[in-house]
Amino acid sequence: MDLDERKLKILKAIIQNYLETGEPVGSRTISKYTDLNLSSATIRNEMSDLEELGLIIQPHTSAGRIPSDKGYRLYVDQMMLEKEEQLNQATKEVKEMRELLLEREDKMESILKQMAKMLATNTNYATMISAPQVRGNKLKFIQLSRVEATQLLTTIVVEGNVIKNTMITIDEPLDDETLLKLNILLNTNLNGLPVEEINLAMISRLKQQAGIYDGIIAEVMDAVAEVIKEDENIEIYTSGANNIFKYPELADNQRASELITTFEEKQLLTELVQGSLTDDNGTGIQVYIGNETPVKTMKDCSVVTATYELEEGMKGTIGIIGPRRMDYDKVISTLKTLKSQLDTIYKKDDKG
Amino acid sequence: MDLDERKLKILKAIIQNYLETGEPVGSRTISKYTDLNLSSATIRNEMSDLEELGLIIQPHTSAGRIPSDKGYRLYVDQMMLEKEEQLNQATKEVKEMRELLLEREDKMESILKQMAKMLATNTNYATMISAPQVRGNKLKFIQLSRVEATQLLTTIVVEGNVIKNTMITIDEPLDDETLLKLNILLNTNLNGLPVEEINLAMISRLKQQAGIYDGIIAEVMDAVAEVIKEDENIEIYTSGANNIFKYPELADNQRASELITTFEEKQLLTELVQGSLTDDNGTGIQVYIGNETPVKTMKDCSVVTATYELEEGMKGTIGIIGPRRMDYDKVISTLKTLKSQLDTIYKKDDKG
DNA sequence: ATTAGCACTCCATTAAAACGAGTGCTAATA
DNA sequence: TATTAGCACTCGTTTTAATGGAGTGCTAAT
Repeated sequence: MDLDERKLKILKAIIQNYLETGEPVGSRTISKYTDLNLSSATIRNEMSDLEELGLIIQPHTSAGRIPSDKGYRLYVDQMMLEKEEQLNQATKEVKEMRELLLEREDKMESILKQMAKMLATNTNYATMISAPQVRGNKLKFIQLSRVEATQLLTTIVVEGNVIKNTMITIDEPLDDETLLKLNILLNTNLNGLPVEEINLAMISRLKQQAGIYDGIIAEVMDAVAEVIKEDENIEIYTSGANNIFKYPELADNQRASELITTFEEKQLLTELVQGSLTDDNGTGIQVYIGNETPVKTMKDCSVVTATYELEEGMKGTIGIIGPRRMDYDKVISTLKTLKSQLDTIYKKDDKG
Repeated sequence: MDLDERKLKILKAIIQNYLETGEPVGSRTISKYTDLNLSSATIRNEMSDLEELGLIIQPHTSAGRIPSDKGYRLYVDQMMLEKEEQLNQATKEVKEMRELLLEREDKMESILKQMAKMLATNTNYATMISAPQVRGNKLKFIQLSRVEATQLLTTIVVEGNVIKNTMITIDEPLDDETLLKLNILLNTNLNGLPVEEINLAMISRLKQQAGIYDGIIAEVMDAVAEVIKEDENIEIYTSGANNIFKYPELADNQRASELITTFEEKQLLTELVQGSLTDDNGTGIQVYIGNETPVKTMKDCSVVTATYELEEGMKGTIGIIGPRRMDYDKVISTLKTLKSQLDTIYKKDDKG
């Protein structure tokens, strides 16, 4: 049996109706809903076929049909092709984000937080955004400054402008000359160096050259190590977790608790980020339906992610998490627009 | 009618039983539960009295009694007096936190996050911790460094060692001499100055002295302004929001959704912090029962907060949020211990 | 190939009944 | 006088039964 045009139309109608109502759809509904002018009996036959194809499911005898994961998948894939062009309509919603981005470019964290929030408000789903991950880990700049007599401030900058500060307390005050020497020592040896290449031998050589100030070197190196470590556990910002309560199929205690935990812990969400960075299909948009998602606590959800890229090879992920019956159309459009805005805006602006 | 010893004992028994079960407590239960050796009939009479005193409530005719807010209040106040000494038992739980604190003193954020988490795990309630607020806002250190030809790094340190970095992109490269001059200009004029005293007149004078580099001064001043702004919206770390699902009386969709939102937004939680800083009763521990809490979405919860103080007058708040039938005893002990550890450890360690 | 018609299934809703925990009151008791 | 046993009564909860209705699958007619 083949999936002809008409079957496809009916499947689409079923899914769209189910997305709205969350209730199983019956044949009579479709018979009226579509412009096919077919009786409910005909629809029933077709639905029977669709079920055999595994695209829709009957939760129990004498109930309407709901889409299966496979059905959603077909629908989404279909849509991704068709709607390639139509994303303009969602643009207006992203406009405000664009303004937000241009407004204050420095505070990445706050921007991402707000973006997650806005996205959650607009879509009525839970959202997450991962900060761009730095790929190149070259040290760009190291400096020791005296803040008080016995307090030194370490400032470390790595490629991608990730900055790290640490306070170091010393026993004896340092004179200006020594401080300058230490700074020169650090910079001539470490500047431009990929962090991975800093090994024990190099550290001990540095310490040797620093003489009695080897303790300071040690602390600086610790701080450098911190930068990498921080980089490993990706920063993720979430918002709109409460939105899951809007969808009864997710709102029972068991599920809700699990999902809330997932959002709060954030640890598990990194898998989502990794997944969407890996599974790149060219479009930069990923759709995980039900069990397809890499995070098991979300098996009753669907997840749409977009990978955006800033200059210098910094990649981040935006994710929208909702029920299976998510408004894929809107979500994908929104993400596509947002992604393209991010991709371009930053590139433009960073040069300036 | 008076609240004699026996009535108090019965009240206590009722509350303790209700804390465990979450179900209304009947007279028969108390008759067996206590060592008073009274029949259920006698208990009933006493309970009738307690109800008249407004200490317990009957949810409906022919149900057992549950404590009223007033009843809880009496219980808690009573306990705070009696158990002044017994807090040693909770100490062991705090030991691990102590170790955590000593381990890495630099990363306040990560410590607080972990502390919130640990507290949530131990108590099975939701928790929040606010980072210590800096009181003195004197500028301690300002520095411009060249990271790349056209990229300058601003480092600002204010009293209390809050550090802020900003990247500034300039059109024309700066020579070393100019950079040094700018640094001297900034430091001689601003060092040690309370941030509030920086006014327009001063800024324009600085700009004038900077000549064609007034744009850089402007950006630096913006960064300084940022430091204050950040300080205003207090950082709050939460954990264990999912714990509310463990208490049926909080876990219905309506309430759960509100609470989750409150935790996620964090904005509302600042009222809790402010409240507990204000309402100080000498002990540093605050107990808000039901409607007493400053956050309206928590009217069905009880909140226990502790105010801790680090050196340099930096104060922060730890809060535990759970159902009305919270294990006040344990929670208060834990918080008291934690508070005292924080109060002392930091003081000791900061000096060293 | 499509459709009308009908019997059948099964969930959801409602109604009624049984249950049980707990109270308040009264009369008996120490 | 304080305590207690006993009992009728209340009221929420759970169980069971009854009803309604949406939807299907099948068959026969178009």
